[in-house]
Amino acid sequence: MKFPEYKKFNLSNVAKEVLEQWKTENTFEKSLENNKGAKEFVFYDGPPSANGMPGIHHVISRSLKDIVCRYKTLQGFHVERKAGWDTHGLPVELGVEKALGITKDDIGESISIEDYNKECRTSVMKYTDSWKELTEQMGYWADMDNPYITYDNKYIETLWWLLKQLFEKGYLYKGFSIQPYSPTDGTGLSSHELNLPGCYKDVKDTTIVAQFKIVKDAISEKFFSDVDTDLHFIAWTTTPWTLPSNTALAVGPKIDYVKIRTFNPYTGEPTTIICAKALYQNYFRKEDAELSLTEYEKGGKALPYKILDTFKGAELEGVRYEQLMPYQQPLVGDAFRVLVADFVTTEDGTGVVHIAPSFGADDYRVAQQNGIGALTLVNKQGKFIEGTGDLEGRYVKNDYDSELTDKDETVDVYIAVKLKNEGKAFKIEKYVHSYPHSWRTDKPILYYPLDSWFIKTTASKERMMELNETINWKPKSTGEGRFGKWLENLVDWNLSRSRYWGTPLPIWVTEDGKEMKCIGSVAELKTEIQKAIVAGFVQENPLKDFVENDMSKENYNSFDLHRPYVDNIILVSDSGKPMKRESDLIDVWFDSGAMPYAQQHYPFENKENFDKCFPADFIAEGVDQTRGWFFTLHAIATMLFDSVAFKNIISNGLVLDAKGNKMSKRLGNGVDPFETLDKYGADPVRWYMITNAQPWDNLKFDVAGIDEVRRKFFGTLYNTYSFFALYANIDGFKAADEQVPFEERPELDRWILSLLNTLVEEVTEHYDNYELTRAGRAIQHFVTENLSNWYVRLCRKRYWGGEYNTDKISAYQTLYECLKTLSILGSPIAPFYMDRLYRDLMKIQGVDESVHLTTFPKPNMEFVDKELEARMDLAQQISSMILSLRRKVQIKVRQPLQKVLIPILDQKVQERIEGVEDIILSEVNVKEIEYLTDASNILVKSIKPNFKTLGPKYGKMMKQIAGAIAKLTQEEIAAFEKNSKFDLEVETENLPLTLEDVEIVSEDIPGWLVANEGALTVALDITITDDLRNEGIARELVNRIQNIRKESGFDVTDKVNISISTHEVTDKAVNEYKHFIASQTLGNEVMLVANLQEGREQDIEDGVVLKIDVKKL
RNA sequence: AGUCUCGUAGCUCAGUUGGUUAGAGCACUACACUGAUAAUGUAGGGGUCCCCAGUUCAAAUCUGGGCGAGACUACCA
Repeated sequence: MKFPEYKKFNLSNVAKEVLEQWKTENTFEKSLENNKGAKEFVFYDGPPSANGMPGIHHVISRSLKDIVCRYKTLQGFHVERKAGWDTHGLPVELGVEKALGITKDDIGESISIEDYNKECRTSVMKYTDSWKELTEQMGYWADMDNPYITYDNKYIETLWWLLKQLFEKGYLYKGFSIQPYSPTDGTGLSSHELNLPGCYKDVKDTTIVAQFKIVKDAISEKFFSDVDTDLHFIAWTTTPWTLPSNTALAVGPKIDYVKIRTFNPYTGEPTTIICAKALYQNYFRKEDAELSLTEYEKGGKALPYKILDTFKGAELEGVRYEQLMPYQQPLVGDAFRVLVADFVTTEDGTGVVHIAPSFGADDYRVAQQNGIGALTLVNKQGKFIEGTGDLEGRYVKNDYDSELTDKDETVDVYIAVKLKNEGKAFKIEKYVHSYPHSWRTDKPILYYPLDSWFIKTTASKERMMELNETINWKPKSTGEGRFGKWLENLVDWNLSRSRYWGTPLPIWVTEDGKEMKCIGSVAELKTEIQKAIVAGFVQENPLKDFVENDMSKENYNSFDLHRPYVDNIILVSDSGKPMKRESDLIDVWFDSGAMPYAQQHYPFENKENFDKCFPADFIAEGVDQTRGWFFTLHAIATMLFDSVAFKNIISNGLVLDAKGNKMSKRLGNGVDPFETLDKYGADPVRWYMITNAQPWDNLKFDVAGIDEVRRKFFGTLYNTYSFFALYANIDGFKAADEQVPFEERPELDRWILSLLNTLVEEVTEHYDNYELTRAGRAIQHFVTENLSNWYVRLCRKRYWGGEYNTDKISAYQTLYECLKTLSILGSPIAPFYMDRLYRDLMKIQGVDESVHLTTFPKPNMEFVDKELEARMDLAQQISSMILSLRRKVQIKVRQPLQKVLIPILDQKVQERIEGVEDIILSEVNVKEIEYLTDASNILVKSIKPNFKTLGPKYGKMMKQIAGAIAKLTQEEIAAFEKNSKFDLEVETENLPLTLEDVEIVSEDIPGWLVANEGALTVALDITITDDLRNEGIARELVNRIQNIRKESGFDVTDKVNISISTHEVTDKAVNEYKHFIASQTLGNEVMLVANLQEGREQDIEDGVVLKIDVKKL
């Protein structure tokens, strides 16, 4: 049995092979089976909609989910991962309509609701195969065979149960909200429909700046002090027909307002008005400011004005005004007041906003918050209602009246003229703006209050905020900021949707609306229908085949809870009246937010062990779900279970293209996940996504980055393994020898094991904290920098040739341990390759099992030696400095040099360097290190201030101190060091300094080639003696012979005979180092041959060309 | 409009409680190495740390205000 060696390295193929292995071995199922009965780690998978193809952005959130779940499995948790499908909603309906070439109008006409919903049901699962394929290919382990499906009758039954709980707690109520409504279609529109192309059109409307007369009372008195006329607010509207329904005015609290004495331009009456300071110039000309107020002529173009006062909007709060058009009074609330609202701007208008709560969503909200009622003087046909006098019966838009044309006077114009005559209009003009139209009839829409069912989320607002604080959000800001703010400004959840394909609202109401029943289960519905049959309202019970408490599939497939079937059911009220179902469907977000319960068919099933799967320990989705899934999960859990729905959450950012643009079909810059995964393999894609940026930052997806990860990380790891396998197989290392005790292992081994255990500790911490990026980066850094670039490079010689002794065994055991540990640490992120690596390492021990079934390593802190790590840092630093010196003077590393000088100011540093002396010397090919202490008296030192200690002490004098310190002479520095203190003179002041306050570094050794970095300085002796030169030549020869061996295709273990042609420059070296050359090249014999005929010509140095012949024995 | 995130080298990203030479990888250039070799090392060039103001002896870092990019919400899943 040997360690497998590979000729090619193709991660895509590895992924495919490992995937097959998982399938045949049922690895996922086993990983669940193994941990059955252990502690649960509860994970919820958000349901994607399967009526669209998956994109590359789905790979990132699924990677996050998978990584955490695999990690927790390795930690011994039992992690159920039930997949789910979101199957209801408008996109499904639109998809079907597009496919069938129909519109909503056709429903009930050319296609029955029954057939329409049938189409939805089949179309929604259209791409499930693609989703399954992606899931497999990317290595996302989820139970796709038993998913929860939101259209399932069992699923809906749980939803009904939840709704009934809300209903009984009084959290479900019927109210109204302002929605886009088309009077010509008689239907509300979704904002999606408003965003259809061509819906927003430029229209020319009559606009009015109206004057609202301020009532003089205790609140407003202060504004009247310097006023000799009536005082008005002026407010602008593009929809004058809403003015009769005005009930409030809004100002911005931080906006500056001015009070201006002037005249009404139409009536010539003297007046005083209030508007925003930033906007008054839209109504007055600059040049008119000088005009006298007494010389104004009615109708004159020049309007005199005088600014009397300036104040903030906040001061205007509560000021009362007279109703502008008193047709009717609001029934509730304290109307005709000024309120402050943040949405007020000074972009256009007057900075005072006319509020008609019935006809604007913002208006409605702000009015409600301030306890101001509404006037709805227009009906659903778009006509003024009874009791509106001269306006009664008129359409608010001529478009709604088939008998009117554009040429006829509009209500807006009528109102404008009327106000003008009453002296209540300050300015009237035509204005072109963008306004939404119905995509069916092309007529303008209205914003209109419509009946809706609401969940009273505001009742639980405080509790939701409290519970939110217990959730561990990644990143924190999404939880505190985006989500926290959202909760602060919570409004009631509008649950109603007037559509066809979705979960029906289970509420039946009598015609007078006085009696109501909310149905909470199929069994309850069956019973109620029975009553209705007795009462004679229904002939047959559609649930007749349903058997209560029978949870079988057949039983639950014997009926359908969707429309139109539920619509046909008429129930009987307690007083014996017929009840019809409210025709609304519910928001599909309720479907997904209810998944913790509905996926279990709770409480009809799984009631006993519910606490084992609620709440979730972990969820992850895109940050776009903050107000979607994250909120609905949280709201339902808080309101019904007084609990969070999830304890830890990662919300990931978007996936953008390489240039930072959003991926879209339109731009064609989307990345095909299947192609990418197939080309590179899932591992590099996942590794790249996780380590390139924090998941919550947007990811600029660049395939070049995947390639880099493949080369840099996986390539290096693979090379390290290959290197290991090559020599382990030659030496017959079987990981079966007795472990070399840690203390007996060489310095380098103990060093890498120290780092390895530190790594295990770190990675564990990062995974535990859901810091997956940091975990991945730490692993990567260890592999490329420490393991490959230092440990393996320095240890190479230990593996080849020589006897199979303790040192060699230690080297193998150490590298083996590192690779094995890495394969486990990295397996959550790169599940395929790490599994291959782990198995390749373990098979030799007779273990043939997936890495995903093993347990996560625990760090052995006894192996961690910070002092050793510091030593090795020094070795790396010093080596790199010497190499850079060599480069400067162009002396190859192959040319040995005699000595390195290192000035030592701190005994501790010398001890450290001595510990790693051998490593440095062999790495840089130098014979010895000489330590120069102060006593040598030849060191040149430099001194730098330590700002961290000096700053707090001397503050303002820092600049002068830095200057003075820089000027200290060598003698002064020496004195400072000797006494450990120094009195620094700065501008006649004496400042006592200690060694703490400065950093003294040996910077130069006169006459030597010197490099320094931080506190370290090294000097290199670059004299090349004849002995050194000969040794250098010998090494050159070894190098050439090795090259020839390789070029000739000899095996690593082949013995050879070597002949070298004579040359005066090299003969001495060959003779002297014959034994060395032979030992390095597995040479049996090294011969000098004059006039060598065979062999290859080799340049040894300038002008020296030798012939070398290498023959296999 | 509001809320949130991001802005550091040509590109992708680090940057600890503020401390004086702002780092890494990729790319580029040069040199080296060569029994890990479709690898590797060393060095070099490359920065207005988005802008402005403030706090401070000292700001990439803290505060305020802008600018730019993006997302979400305004009943769209």
